[in-house]
Amino acid sequence: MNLKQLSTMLQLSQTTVSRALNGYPEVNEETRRRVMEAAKRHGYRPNPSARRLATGKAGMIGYVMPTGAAVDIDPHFVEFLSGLGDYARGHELDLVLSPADAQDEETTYRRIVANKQVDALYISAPRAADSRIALAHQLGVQFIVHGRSEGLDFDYPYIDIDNEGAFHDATRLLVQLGHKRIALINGDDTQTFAIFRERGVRRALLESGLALDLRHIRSEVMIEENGYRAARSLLEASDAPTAIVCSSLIMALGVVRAARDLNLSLPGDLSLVSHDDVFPWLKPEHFSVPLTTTRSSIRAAGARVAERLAARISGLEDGARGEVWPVDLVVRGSIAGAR
Amino acid sequence: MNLKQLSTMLQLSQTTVSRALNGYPEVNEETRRRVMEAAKRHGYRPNPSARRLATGKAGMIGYVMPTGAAVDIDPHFVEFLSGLGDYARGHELDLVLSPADAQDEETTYRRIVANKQVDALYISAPRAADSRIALAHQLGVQFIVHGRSEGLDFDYPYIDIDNEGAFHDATRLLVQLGHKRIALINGDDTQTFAIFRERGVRRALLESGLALDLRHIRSEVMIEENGYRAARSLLEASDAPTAIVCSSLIMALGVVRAARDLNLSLPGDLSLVSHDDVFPWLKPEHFSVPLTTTRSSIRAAGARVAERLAARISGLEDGARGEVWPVDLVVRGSIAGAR
DNA sequence: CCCGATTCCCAAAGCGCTTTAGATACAGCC
DNA sequence: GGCTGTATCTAAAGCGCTTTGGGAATCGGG
Repeated sequence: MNLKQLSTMLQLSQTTVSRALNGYPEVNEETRRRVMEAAKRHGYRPNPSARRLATGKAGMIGYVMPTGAAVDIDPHFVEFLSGLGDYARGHELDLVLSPADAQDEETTYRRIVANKQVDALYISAPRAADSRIALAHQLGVQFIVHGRSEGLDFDYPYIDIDNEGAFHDATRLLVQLGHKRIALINGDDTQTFAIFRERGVRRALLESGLALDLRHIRSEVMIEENGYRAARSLLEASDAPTAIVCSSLIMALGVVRAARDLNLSLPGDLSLVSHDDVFPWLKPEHFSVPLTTTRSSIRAAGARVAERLAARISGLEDGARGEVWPVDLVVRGSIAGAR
Repeated sequence: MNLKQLSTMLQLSQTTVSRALNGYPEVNEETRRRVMEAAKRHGYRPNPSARRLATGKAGMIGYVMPTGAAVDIDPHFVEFLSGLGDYARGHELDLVLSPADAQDEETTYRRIVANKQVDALYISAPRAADSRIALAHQLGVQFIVHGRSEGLDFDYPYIDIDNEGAFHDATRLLVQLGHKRIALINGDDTQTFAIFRERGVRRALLESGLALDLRHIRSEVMIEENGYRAARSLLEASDAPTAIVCSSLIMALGVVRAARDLNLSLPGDLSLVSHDDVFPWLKPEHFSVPLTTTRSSIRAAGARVAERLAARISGLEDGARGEVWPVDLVVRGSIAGAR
């Protein structure tokens, strides 16, 4: 069933039917009702390719997905995706994933924009002065960044969580508990979220006259193994920290394992705070010692990104508003006063 | 730069240029060379919407993604996606995710097929007599199932791992080590993979004159918490198992935690084998006691699915061939002879 | 009662590509 | 020389939708 068939069936022109369906004002309400009703009854659905060709709009949002043998998509992505899906589902928005060589994402960005395959895209895991953001900005495509970059000479729309504040607060709490040697096991420090987190820790320590010892910082891809290694090397050193702040629950698994291997008990010998992105399949309250966390749902962020993207597409939103979400600090058994 | 511009620039008709570019035989090789060269030099790229409208082909593969408040996309999906991406990247294949209400995926399937939004789709996590497979079959769209269903009265193309064989072999090894009470902590048993796994365990036990005690089976969504609960309830019972076979590394985390809480040591008091889908961020060799696993890369499966999907789209593959991959049994420190 | 403004609708022209149905030219054959 | 074949290219017709540029009623005001 296409427009033509529907319109001859209704004894109307394609123009009128199209307008009736798309809510244009120059059509009689009674006619519109008839058209709407007939469309529904016959299950008419406009062909998206045709519409796309005519309007230049795609009705999809895009994501350039870095891939490659050396690239692991991390599990945060799937949670974010769930969130996107939650919103998109109700709005018949589809999501196009364009896999790109991690070494050369630019080509793919240019391709999908030139092809008008998507109306808007989102950019995740930004780095300092992120070139993808600059590119999207320059290409004039609608986009939203999940996270923030730094050192770009223009504003852009983003949503981010208050990484600095979260890690500041967590660290301050540890300091208040009497800890002096506090270590940070961070994610890949080319990513801005990691930079902000380090900044938060540093600021909290500074406020108490302490300083973040460079030897007490580790930055690695957030996998269990790296959490273990980092913790191990920190805890075996002579000036071992009495508290660790950790950027991910998955790394925290490694930290707990390291502590156990070294016969250190939580929170007696070591206090641990981790950031929690709220994975349904791994919860901080179900660690052998329930973990104190800074918590922010990455899934909720996904839904919000989709919502704003949709708003931008339909022209309800513009400008470069940044949105920063506060982060909960949830205290559980993994922290205690320093001995 | 569109076809028309390119063709007037070359003093050729659109037809000829189009044919030259698409490799049709009825064009002079010399002309083709000229056209190709000019296209490259001017960065001409056919508009996908127009092409789609004209051919009815989409150049994309689709996935209907169940979402909803109660639905968590599990982290296996992201690994699978990485694999799809690995292949798709080199072939300019994009992937469309269509979020659907988990209660009513059918509508979405019908929509994307009717709209010709995708050339082919893949179906994951099949259940017994899976209605999505039946629907895709009936709608005549190209598809591949990742996993297998049972009880469908037609053949369909799939790729699956030998779940039954893997769990059979793992169980047999435990039996050979002298274990008599072996428990299974399985995934959601409406999914066929779980059914096959249980079958494997059951068969191995039967072969040794043992039987799988119903009280020694647990089937739950594969999250850490459920692994813990299941293990706890199994191990606290009077006829506690001496060995556990577990369907996922994430659940195995919970099993290990439960054992520790109950002061049971691995492998002294309890042998543990888990299935490992090969997550980069959580590896069985990095458990406090390295885990014996049945191993199969879900990422490799993703790449293979993409490859076959592409082959089907271009007509290189048809029919209903099923592919079953063998699974490695990797022995590490978490198993020992029964006391 | 006439006229301009409104209201409602239509025909037709695109959007950029593929493909059908020919055209043209040249060779080979009887 | 006329005819069939083959190679090469073209004009034009879609694909299904949106949108431009009117046209025909209808209406209110002078």
